[in-house]
Amino acid sequence: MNKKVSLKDIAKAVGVSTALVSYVLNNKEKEARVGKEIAEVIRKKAMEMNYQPNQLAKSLKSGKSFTIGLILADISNPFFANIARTIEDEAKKYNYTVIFGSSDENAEKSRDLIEVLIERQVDGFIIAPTERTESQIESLKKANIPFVLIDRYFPKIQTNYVITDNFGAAYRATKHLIDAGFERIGMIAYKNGLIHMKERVRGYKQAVKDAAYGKALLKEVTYEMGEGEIQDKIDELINGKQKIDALFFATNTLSIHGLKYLNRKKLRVPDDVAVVCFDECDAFDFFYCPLTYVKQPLVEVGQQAVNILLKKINNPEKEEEQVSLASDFVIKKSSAK
Amino acid sequence: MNKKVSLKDIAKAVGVSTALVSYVLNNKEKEARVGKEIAEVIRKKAMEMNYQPNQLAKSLKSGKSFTIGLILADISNPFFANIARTIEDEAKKYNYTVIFGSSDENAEKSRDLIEVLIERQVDGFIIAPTERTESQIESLKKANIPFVLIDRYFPKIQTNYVITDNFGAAYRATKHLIDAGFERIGMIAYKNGLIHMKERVRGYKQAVKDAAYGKALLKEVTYEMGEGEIQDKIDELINGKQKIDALFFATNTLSIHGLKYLNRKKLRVPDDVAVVCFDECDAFDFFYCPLTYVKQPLVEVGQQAVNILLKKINNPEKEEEQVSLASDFVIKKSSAK
DNA sequence: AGTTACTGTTTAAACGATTAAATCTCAAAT
DNA sequence: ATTTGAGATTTAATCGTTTAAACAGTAACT
Repeated sequence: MNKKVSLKDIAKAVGVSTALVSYVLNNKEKEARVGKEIAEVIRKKAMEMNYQPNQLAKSLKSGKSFTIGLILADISNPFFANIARTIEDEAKKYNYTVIFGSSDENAEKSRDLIEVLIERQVDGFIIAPTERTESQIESLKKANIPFVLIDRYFPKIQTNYVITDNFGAAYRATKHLIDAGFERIGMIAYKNGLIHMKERVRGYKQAVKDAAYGKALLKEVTYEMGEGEIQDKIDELINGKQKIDALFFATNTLSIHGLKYLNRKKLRVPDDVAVVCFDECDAFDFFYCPLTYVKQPLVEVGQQAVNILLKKINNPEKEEEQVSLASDFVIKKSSAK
Repeated sequence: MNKKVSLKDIAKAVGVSTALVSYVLNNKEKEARVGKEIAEVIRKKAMEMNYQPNQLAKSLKSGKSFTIGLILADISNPFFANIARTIEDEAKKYNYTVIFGSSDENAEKSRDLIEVLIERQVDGFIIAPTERTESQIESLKKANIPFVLIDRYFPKIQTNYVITDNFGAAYRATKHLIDAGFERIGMIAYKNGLIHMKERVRGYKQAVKDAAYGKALLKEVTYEMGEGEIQDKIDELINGKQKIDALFFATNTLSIHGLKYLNRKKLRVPDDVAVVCFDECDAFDFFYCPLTYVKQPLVEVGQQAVNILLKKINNPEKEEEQVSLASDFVIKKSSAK
């Protein structure tokens, strides 16, 4: 069992104190006036013994772990998976490591994760918060732990956040369908109190209202209920007296399940029903009809979140920052009349 | 700035030594014979002050971080994303935290990741190794750091690993096409020295050979080259004098790019060309023709990897374990004559 | 009274690193 | 010869925990 090499081991091997070794290996020779030759010897020995500093000990001493805790709502969703990747890359630029976990839209899991990560002394958090986690966010704030919310935020709590303009994007998507000549536009959304979803619904309703015809044909499904409920809601929209001619899906998972069902029902896009999706997804490439979708600026969200967080970590007095980014809107055949 | 609460703070507040507090909060009252009433007081105070132990300090003292380092070849691939999730869940059962990074099939990145994670004192690694990382694996072994390889391994190095039987799965997939009556079966694979890929190719070749007709129509593409090369290779298979009537894709990414191209070329599956894929993928649900594919037991790979790793961590003398799991083979329309 | 045996609590070293302060060595300046 | 001071190195405290060992107090037994 070859134990790990510590500063002490090197010190012993060279015949000096650990202080000297520390100075040399941290390039503080100048300030500490370390002898030139001995510095060389130490450096060589460290190499030779394959010394790798113990980050835990460093962190303990310095009170900084150079670690960011990332809590996502659902890692299996490519939307979040891609944000995770961006955040990891961006953090690495500043020598930060990311530890992440998925709350799976579950407040308990979220609480556990935050606790574990605090115990591991993360320097700050990036969180896509879930329903009923306001209190957790409040606690972080009270404890003066730096954090940035992404994708969603709580209007009642003053925090850092980076989101996309969901209202604007949904309005534009709906308006696009209206302008294209569709008249009974349905929307499938999740039923929850999260701001991003509310905003998307609000954007849709506003656009319908502004067009001054028909009424909003909104169906909401519960996150936990799965595919079955989505299918029921689509049935309602299709079979209602207000038979829809276009459908707006509020997220990529809703799109996938919804489109699969349209396929099953042999409804052709866009002839039987036009489709616009919020978010994209690899799978769309295989759909027979190219899909129109709202393209959120994932990379920017991730980068800005990291940057704001690091600013806050390095200056806890900093004011909270709120960023709302515009999305792209990619128009394809699925929304053509 | 409310600083974090430490054992010492609680000790001071209650008026006892830190030792007592430590014993109580670690439920060692029995062994340490702590007074019943004082224990209660301490516990209450800890609650009240919202004490959260510093895991770094614990780890430093104990020499165990309860952290696993996970290095994947490509986190954007759902195959790995799902394994990551399984590993996280399984690790959590044993109170381990997972820190992961993606090597993106790049030996340099892999080396950096391993170094960072060692500095953070992970107790062990789970790694899907990339080309030209043998030396890194050798180093880990020499340093006596517990690790388990997944998906791929190096035949020349005796290590723990959990893989799936790639030869068997590829053989079966090819045989299935042969039995269905296809006669010129092409294969698109990555050109690299990694064992999992070699085994898939070997399985394919063996099946073709055993069938005693035609010769293997194998095309290999480089990982870095992207879609263009895949398209060229498919063209060669389609336009060659040995025009293929079936195609076997060696990975899910190859499948996606390949199928998109078949679509573009207006080749119908399975009428113009039958298809079998290695690995599955959400996107497959949208393909007009349900796809036949090899379904690797992801969850089992993840769970076994964690379990073997933890066994090794807890008993460094333990013999290396090699596990090869059988895959499922899901037959759909895409391979029907 | 003196020994033994608990019970309850504190002391102090340790993990691996950092770093201000103390110490030691010489050579130059007085 | 003594002081000064700069250069080189060590000492020791510290971060937050854990834990063996030491210590103190009380009760029971001889």
